[in-house]
Amino acid sequence: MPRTRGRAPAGGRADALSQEVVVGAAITLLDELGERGLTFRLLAERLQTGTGALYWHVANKDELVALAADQVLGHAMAAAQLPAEGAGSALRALGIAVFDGLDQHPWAASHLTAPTALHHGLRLLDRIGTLVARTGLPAERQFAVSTVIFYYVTGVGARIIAPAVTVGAVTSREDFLARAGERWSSLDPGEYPFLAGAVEDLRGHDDRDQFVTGLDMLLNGLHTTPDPTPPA
Amino acid sequence: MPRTRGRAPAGGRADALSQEVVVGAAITLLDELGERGLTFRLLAERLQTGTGALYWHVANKDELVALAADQVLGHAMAAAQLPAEGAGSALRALGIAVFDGLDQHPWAASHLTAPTALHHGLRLLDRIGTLVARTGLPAERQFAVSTVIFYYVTGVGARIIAPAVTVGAVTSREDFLARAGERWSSLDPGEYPFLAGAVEDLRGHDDRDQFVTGLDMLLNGLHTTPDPTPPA
DNA sequence: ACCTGAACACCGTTCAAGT
DNA sequence: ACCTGAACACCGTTCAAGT
Repeated sequence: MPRTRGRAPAGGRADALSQEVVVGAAITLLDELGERGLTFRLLAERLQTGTGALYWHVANKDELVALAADQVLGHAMAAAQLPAEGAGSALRALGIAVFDGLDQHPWAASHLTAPTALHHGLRLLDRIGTLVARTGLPAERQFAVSTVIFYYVTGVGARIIAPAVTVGAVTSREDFLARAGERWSSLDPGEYPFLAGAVEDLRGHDDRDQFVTGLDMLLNGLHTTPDPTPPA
Repeated sequence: MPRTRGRAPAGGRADALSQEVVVGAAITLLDELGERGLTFRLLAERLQTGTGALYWHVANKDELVALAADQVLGHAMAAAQLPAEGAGSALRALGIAVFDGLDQHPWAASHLTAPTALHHGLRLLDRIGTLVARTGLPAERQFAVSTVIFYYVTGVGARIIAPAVTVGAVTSREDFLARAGERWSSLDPGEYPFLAGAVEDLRGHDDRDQFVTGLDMLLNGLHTTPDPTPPA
C-alpha cells in the first residue's frame, strides 16, 4: 500500500530523504555495478539509512529502476539540440540525442517503460508527436507513426546497447565482437549464406551508425501510405 | 565451468535429462507464471529431479531463459509462410510472423539476445540478410540494413508486447489502457499538446497494426541513401 | 511524516557424495 | 556421465516500534 511519497521534503524533518535523492543514488549504483549490483541494502548503506526507509519513497525495486531509467531519459532529452528548420531533421536529432544519452548508462534503455506513466517518457512521446504533426502527415496516421518512432528509439536503442551489458559480467565490446566473429566464421556457409559472408561487416560496424541507419529508413518511409506493397 | 552438455542423451543412462527437455519445461513454466515464476526449485520438481541436475544442462538462469526465448523465436519462424515473389513482401511476412509468435509468449521477446550465438537468432538474421540481398540493395549497405530489421522485429516487438507483462502481476490490456488513458487525459494540454489530443488514438489502437506500420516504414525507406536529409 | 532494523520467505548456485 | 539434495550466501519486502 503506497503512501504519499513526496518528491522533496515538505513538512517533516529537514534531513528527510526524498524520491529524488533515492533515485539519484540508485542511478549511481546502477552505473557502477549494473542492475545486479543495485541492492536495497547497499543503497540504504550509501544513504546512511535503513532498507525500510527506502520503501517510503519507492514502491519496490521495479519502480525504482523504472524511475532511474526515466531520469536518464530526461537527461538525454535535455542534451538534444533541435534544429529549427524541418521537423524531419529535428526528429532525427532528437532520436540520436536520446540514443547517445542512453548509451552512457547501458542498464537504462532496457528498463524504459511504455510512455504512459513516467514523466520523461511522456515528454519524449509528446515531443515526437508534435514534430510528426509538423511534418504534414495526415492526422489519422500521426499517433501510430509517433509511437513507432518512440519504440524504435527506445527499443532498438536497447537492443543495440544491450550486448555490452550481457548479464552480470560486463563483457568488453572487443571480446564480444571477437567471440561473435569466431562463431559466425565457423558457420556452415550452405546453411548461413549471409552470415558467413558478413564477418567483416560485424567486426567493422559502428553501433551508433547502425541506429542512425534505421532511424533514417524510418523517417524516409514516413509518408508511406498504410498497408502498401513494399518494393521488391 | 560449463561441461559438455548434450542436447540429447547420448551415452549415459536412458532416463537422462537433456537441455531440450529442461528448456521445454522452462518455457511451460514461463508461460504459466512469467519470469518471476520460473524457479530452479519448481523446475526441478516438475522434472522430478534435484536443482543441481539442471546445472548440468544449462550454465545458469540467464542462459536458460535466453535458450527458452530463442526456442520461441524458432517456433515463430517455423510458422512463417513466405511468398515466393518479391523479397520485400517476404521480409514483411517474416517480420509479422515473428511478431505474432513472440506475442504468444509475452516474456520471450525481451529476453532475446543479440543474433551472435543462439541458433534461431542466427537463423533469423541470416534469413533477413538473404532477403535483403535479393532486394538489390548495394552490398555495402546490406549488413547494416539487415541488422536494423532484425533489431526492429525483436526490439520494437519487445516494447509493444511488454506492457502486458508489466512486472510481476500481469495487468490486463484493458486495465493498462484505461489507466494510461486517465493519465493522458489529466495532462496539461499546454505542456503535452500531442498526448492530450491522442487519448482516443491510444484507446483504439491495435498493437499488431502499430508494429506493421513501422515495419512498412522501414521497408519503404530501404533504398534510402546513407546519411540523407530526411523530408521536412 | 518519516525512519529503524530485525525477521520472513524466499532466491540462484555450489559441491561433496552418490550411481 | 549424470544426478542428489543439503548448505551457502545472498535477495526483496514487511512491519512493529520508534521519533
